[in-house]
Amino acid sequence: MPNKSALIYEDLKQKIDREVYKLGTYLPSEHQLCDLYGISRETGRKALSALAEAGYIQKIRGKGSIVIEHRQYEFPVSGIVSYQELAQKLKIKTENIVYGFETKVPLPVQMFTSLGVEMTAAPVTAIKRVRLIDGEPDIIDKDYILQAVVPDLPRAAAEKSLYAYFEQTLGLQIAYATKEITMEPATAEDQAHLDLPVGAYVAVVRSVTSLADATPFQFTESRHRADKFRFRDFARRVQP
Amino acid sequence: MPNKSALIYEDLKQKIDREVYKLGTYLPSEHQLCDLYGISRETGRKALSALAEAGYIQKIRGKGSIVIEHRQYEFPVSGIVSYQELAQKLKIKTENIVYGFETKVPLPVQMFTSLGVEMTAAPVTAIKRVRLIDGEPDIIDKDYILQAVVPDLPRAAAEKSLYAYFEQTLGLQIAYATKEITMEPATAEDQAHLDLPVGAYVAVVRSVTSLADATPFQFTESRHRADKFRFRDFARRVQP
DNA sequence: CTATATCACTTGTCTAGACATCTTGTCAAT
DNA sequence: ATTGACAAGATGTCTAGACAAGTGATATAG
Repeated sequence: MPNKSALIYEDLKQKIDREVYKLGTYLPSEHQLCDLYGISRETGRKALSALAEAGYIQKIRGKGSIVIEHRQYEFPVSGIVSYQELAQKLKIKTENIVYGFETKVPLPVQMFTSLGVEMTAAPVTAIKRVRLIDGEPDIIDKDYILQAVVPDLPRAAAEKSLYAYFEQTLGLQIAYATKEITMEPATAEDQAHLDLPVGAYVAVVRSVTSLADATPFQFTESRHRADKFRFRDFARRVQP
Repeated sequence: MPNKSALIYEDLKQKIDREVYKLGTYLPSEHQLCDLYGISRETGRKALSALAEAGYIQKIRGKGSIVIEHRQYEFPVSGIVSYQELAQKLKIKTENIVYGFETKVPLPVQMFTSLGVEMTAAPVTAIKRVRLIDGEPDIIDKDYILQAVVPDLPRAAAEKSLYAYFEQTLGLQIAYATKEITMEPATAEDQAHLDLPVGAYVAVVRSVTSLADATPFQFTESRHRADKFRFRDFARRVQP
């Protein structure tokens, strides 16, 4: 059961998406929200702050909360959203080919040192997948999942959605991730699976995902065809 | 004069950076923070939430707030931070060559349509700059600044720091930005200024920056040498 | 007509307290 | 030794109210 401020957040978000509150117009004032939903002001403010953080509104002191341009869930990377969730949201025809599946492999730590990983080479399940979009191979995902957290990962989970398996089947609480995007020359493996010419570049997204108890458990290297790669970000200014 | 929660946020952040609170240890509990700083609990919670959002800590219910791995201010893109601020923070030798400066140019809107810009081609000041790092050209920045907001932009501001000019001289309040990262073939202009071979790729970051009153005013196209490009991101999971 | 003061309404911040829920350790009953 | 009840302490959520400060319209004095 979600809490009040989350419910109000969802309600306002929906109404923005459905243009009940249109771009450039103001939401009801905080006092009006209190009457509308029967809540205290701080509860409404929590919902508004979350909307501002997510890029839906801009709060303007003395005036109100104005709806601004926002584009969430752009393909293929944005926040922590699983590939399957994105594909569903965007109604894209997607396929998922597992071409590597090994257990009891040591984690290739050197690949993630730049993300602040200082672990020993703990045993992981290593998964290699190619993502097809409209029948075309666009992304290679290499996942390494700690066996200490997920001991017996079924291959079927990799063929469907790892996140659904982690969250719904195992009840794991995925909390946050650190990501790094670089551009690197395509390897022979990239060329073979992504159908690339020699000398091509790929966009590489390396990420470490952690649970709610702050233990990192999933390490991913995602290699994208350069011409299909696109990353969108919304950021607020922090005073230096 | 900053407010209490911001002061406590800064104090805790400093103490994490200086390892008064070390990685993997817990901060004082919320009730202890009340006593330590002489504040109410919600005020301390606001500071903690901000730290969690920024990737400094992970809050764990029933236990406390644990310090996690964080790397802010990584080069060259992360949040809305100006180039000069980054260079200063990272103590990098940097140079800044303005090779284009025009006023009353129409904004090239088609370049920013994917970021949700639906403006007419309003008059802007167009600036082209090359960023040298350790004497090597790594980035081309093309800025378009609305003349309706900044009528008389001095060329000297472009040679130093645009952000310092906007915020300190003009008193503009920069609030948020939307960014998009793609990979594109290098143009002849890229090749000439970044010293690239034919057929090279560049990482392109296009962004629209808005003020606190939600008016977009700065449009930037930033073109990076592929081998030097690196983007880091911290994101929290939102339940779908 | 102009400048200024005022007022209503807005968001920003903070307080003190309440109750819920989760974690962990302790202690007693089995 | 294992289990279960309990309590202490932690975070999560919400309330009702207070004061500060920015915005904009209106009324007023010059």
